[in-house]
Amino acid sequence: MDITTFSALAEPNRLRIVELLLDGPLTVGDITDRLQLQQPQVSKHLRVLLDAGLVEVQAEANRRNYKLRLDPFQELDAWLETYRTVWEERFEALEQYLQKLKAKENKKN
Amino acid sequence: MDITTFSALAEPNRLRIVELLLDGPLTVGDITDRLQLQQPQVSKHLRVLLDAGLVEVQAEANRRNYKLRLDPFQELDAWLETYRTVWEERFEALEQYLQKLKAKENKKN
DNA sequence: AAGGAATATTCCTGTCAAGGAATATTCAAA
DNA sequence: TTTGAATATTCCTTGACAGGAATATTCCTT
Repeated sequence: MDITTFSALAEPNRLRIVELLLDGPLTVGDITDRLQLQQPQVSKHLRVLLDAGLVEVQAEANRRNYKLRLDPFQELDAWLETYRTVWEERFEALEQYLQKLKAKENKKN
Repeated sequence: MDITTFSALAEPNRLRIVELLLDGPLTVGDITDRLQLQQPQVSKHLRVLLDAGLVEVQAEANRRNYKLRLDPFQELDAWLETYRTVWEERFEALEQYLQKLKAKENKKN
């Protein structure tokens, strides 16, 4: 798992930017308006997201369109797979326990 | 999505600790040995993980057993759901495009 | 009660990241 | 070619965080 994904998302404003981009590409000005931030800070955050591979840019004249890249999220998803396995194991263990408990109850009655 | 999960996982050694705990509870000494770190640093990282709710402790005499908590990972998984939706949409769009391309090819022949 | 093992905390220092302010760059339009 | 809009970069300061070293705490054993 690539750590830089986590560090990039660990900053509140950057996470907000990512969530915004979920609905489609946005320009720096768009993000500045919606998040009520200073333009330079937005640019800086976008730079970090860019370096982390979380977004990509497409220049169009004066503007720059920032778009979400899904690869890192897919990597994250794949990484989580192991953890999913673990909690499913635990869930099954719990189920079995409840089954036994139920069986014991039936015997008592 | 709780940011502290990301910040906690954004540190290499902490991520390694988490991966270790995937195989079951471990003691501070265990982790210290396996990761070749200084014991105080391990304790400090565990403290961060504890505060972030990624692990839980169970004291047993001198030792302390650290165990992975799955809730934050489940939260992460749920958060990713939205992104999964997006990439599935894109995949379907790609499929439809290929279908049309194929249809056009057939017409040509 | 004393000593020692396991763990946590504190203090210090260096590094890094974030915001603010100012400035540089790039491009379109007149 | 000058002006203005959109964006990026730089410099500065401040706060957070990681590692190292030392020390405190807790509990078992003798």
